[in-house]
Amino acid sequence: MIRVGRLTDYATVILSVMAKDKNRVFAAMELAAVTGIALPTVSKILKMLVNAKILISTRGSKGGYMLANEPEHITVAAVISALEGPIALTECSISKQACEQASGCGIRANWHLINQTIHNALESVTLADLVRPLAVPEESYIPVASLYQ
Amino acid sequence: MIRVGRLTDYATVILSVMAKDKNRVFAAMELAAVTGIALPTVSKILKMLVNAKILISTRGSKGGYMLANEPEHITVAAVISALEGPIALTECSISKQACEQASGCGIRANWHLINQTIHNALESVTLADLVRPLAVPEESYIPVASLYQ
DNA sequence: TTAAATAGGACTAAAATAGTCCTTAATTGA
DNA sequence: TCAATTAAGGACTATTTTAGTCCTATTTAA
Repeated sequence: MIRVGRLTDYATVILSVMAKDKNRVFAAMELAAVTGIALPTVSKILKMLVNAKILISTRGSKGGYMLANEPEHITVAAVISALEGPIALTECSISKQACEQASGCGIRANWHLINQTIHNALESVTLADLVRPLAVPEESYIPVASLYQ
Repeated sequence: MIRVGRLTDYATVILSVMAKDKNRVFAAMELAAVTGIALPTVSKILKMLVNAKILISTRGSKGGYMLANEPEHITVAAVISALEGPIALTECSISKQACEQASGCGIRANWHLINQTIHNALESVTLADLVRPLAVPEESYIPVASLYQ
């Protein structure tokens, strides 16, 4: 239907482990052992999460990674864009002219709204929700209409 | 952020051309000419849309493709899954055991809910919305809470 | 019967993603 | 101060997915 990469999936698993002991510092090796994901891959993901300011790192012996915020404030949207960049659902692949000639082209604008709708959905779910199974996220309604003003 | 393939994007362009003259039969060559997309690619997309029953085809000379339904009843969700299959946002990539040991694992269940949220968002936008720029879709609210019962 | 279309599937090419590895830098503690 | 431990950064390779093309068979109208 729609896809996020495998690394993003791994990231949620790693983060959920960390969220269960949110003030602890975890070494990459430790997280690799617990999750079963290969160490180089875990490292790569952790680096990306640090760059996105989702994690804080400390170097040196006794170093490692820690959540930068409360799990309630880490959104799924943030995790996804940390791993995959701010890629939209689609950027009109054909030339702008052709697009406009061909169809009038509200498509480009409308995809943008669809992107926003999905982004809102992903903003409404946090790491805390992922860890506490089936919790109701804070924003219960996504007002699609408000996007279409 | 999240991605659909280029073919899906092309498909919306092709469908929007067809939606503007919804009872006409369009040959693949004609659609290729109008949209600027290469003929073999257009053909491939049209075949996929026929398989998904979004289009009806007629063979032989004077044959071509026509919308199977009113644009109001062709959802963006249907178009995406026609082109990309019913692939969810993620299928937990690590082993089930590891996942459960590691995190308790509400993640799998919660991803499912996120998938549904997004699916609902995409169900709420139709081809008619794409063609009529900035129209308000019928369902204005997506009740996320209802998914979390 | 011929020309104009689509159907289906095999195949190739290109691009994106995942995964690994190496070198450098920082920190701790003996 | 040195050795051990751990992350940072980036280059590289391999794999997988996606896009794109092409060929042959089938259907239909004139």
